[in-house]
Amino acid sequence: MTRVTPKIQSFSQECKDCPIRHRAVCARCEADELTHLEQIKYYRSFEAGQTVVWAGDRMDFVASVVTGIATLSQTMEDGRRQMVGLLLPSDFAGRPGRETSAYDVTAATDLVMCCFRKKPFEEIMLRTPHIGQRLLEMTLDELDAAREWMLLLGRKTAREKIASLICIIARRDASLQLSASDGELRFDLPLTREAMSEYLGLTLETVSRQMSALRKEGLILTEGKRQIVIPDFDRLLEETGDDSDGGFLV
Amino acid sequence: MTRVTPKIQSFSQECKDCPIRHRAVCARCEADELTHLEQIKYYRSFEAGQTVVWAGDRMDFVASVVTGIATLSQTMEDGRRQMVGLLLPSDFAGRPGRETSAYDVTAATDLVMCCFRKKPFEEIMLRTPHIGQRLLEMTLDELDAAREWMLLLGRKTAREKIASLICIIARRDASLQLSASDGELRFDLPLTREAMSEYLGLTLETVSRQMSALRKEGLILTEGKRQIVIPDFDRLLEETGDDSDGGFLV
DNA sequence: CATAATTGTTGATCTATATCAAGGTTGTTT
DNA sequence: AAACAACCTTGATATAGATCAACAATTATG
Repeated sequence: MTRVTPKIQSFSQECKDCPIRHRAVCARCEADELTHLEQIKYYRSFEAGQTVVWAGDRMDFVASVVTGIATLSQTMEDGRRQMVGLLLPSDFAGRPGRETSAYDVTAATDLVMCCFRKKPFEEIMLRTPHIGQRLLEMTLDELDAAREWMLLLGRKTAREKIASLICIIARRDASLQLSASDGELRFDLPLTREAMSEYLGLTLETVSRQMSALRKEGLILTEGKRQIVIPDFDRLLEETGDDSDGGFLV
Repeated sequence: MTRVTPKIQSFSQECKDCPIRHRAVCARCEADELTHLEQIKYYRSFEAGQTVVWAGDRMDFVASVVTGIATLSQTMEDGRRQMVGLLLPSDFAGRPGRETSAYDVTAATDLVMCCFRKKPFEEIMLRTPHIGQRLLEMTLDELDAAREWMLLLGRKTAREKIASLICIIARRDASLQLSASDGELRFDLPLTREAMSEYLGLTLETVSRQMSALRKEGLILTEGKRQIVIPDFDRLLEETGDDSDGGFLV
């Protein structure tokens, strides 16, 4: 196989609408491999609320979120549900080497995913160490996030859980960068109360009550149902129970 | 660099006391790489209760559990603790590319770890794709386990949590293979009530009460403080709340 | 052997969150 | 504009698990 020197400039144009370029696989790929990735890539769109795959169903692709938010959830026989993954743009879904999805994958908002057929993706992975290395890095990040989440589920109060979730979304929501002017953060909460309750291991009534409590105390302001304003991020952070300095991992 | 054809037979003798051979990195390594791993490998022993590293402390090695059990925990400022990882023999600890430990690593029982200095390990990883691939596979397994754990923390009752933990340990404890004669499983519970409570997000009193309840109902028998007998594994499984068929991931 | 330390059990009580129930907002359809 | 659906809020009450407290069993120590 002939190897071509990396041509970051040129391929970044070839696949500029693909978030994989930034976070998943293409970062330092070589151009010829990248071409293969381009060939097995396709896009799928979902409306808010739609299911991408059900747990146990065949899933013959891996994918990266382009826009919108996807969730991974597990359901018990009697209907109790727990969200176990929250995928924001550039996050990766699907496990190389597994035929079926272990989780329900759902579009929390309108969603566009960039999909790669699994078989060819795996073959390219074998030939392109960087892809595997990048995927390892991303998986380790996700594992750290899952562990932070376990602390939240196991030990935090309802109030701390809500404050934590708002901070997590505020930190990750790219759109907020724009309005972070005078220390005030403004962004759309992309989850329903029910989705929040599934994330936090609470009921939706408890979520609603704690949101109201934070609102009454001025820790957050709400405009409409979903728009959130955090007047003083550090003050909200104090309600999360987390170390003030500890780097967030989500 | 000259490449040598894999010599599985010969190197499996070279490092036969190293669990990494089986699960972490050596599986399909080539002999010359393996020699390097041998050179940077060393063993460390800890007594039950000892701390391996504190969260935030420098950790300049990655390691694999040889014998015993190690735990990863997070602590909040006010002392609330949540276990976020349970490492049994052959499990891997430490993150390539990170200087400090994100968690308290503790010996739950007497413990022997096989350590690799991080810098050289990372260099070998770069040159030996199989090591990275194996590590990715293990990390994905851990992520699945973490997500199963999140369901437990967020949605299961105390009784279900206890039953789940006993089943998880029963399944993974190698020693039980020996006594699985007439459908009855016998093994040592390697965790104190307090460690169990940190795993499950409960208090130790609740753990003790639920253990007593399961004992009174004949779902488990106890001999001494730690030895557990499960007379009917399937019956205990029904108490976990999990799908009867769903493959366990831990 | 007696004493202390560690670990586990059980009881009484409290409380955070779940559950059950009603009503309020917002946005959409006709 | 009325009717409806989806989503959210708030109140009353119940309850699982936490907390506080005492004691029992086991192991270690002088």
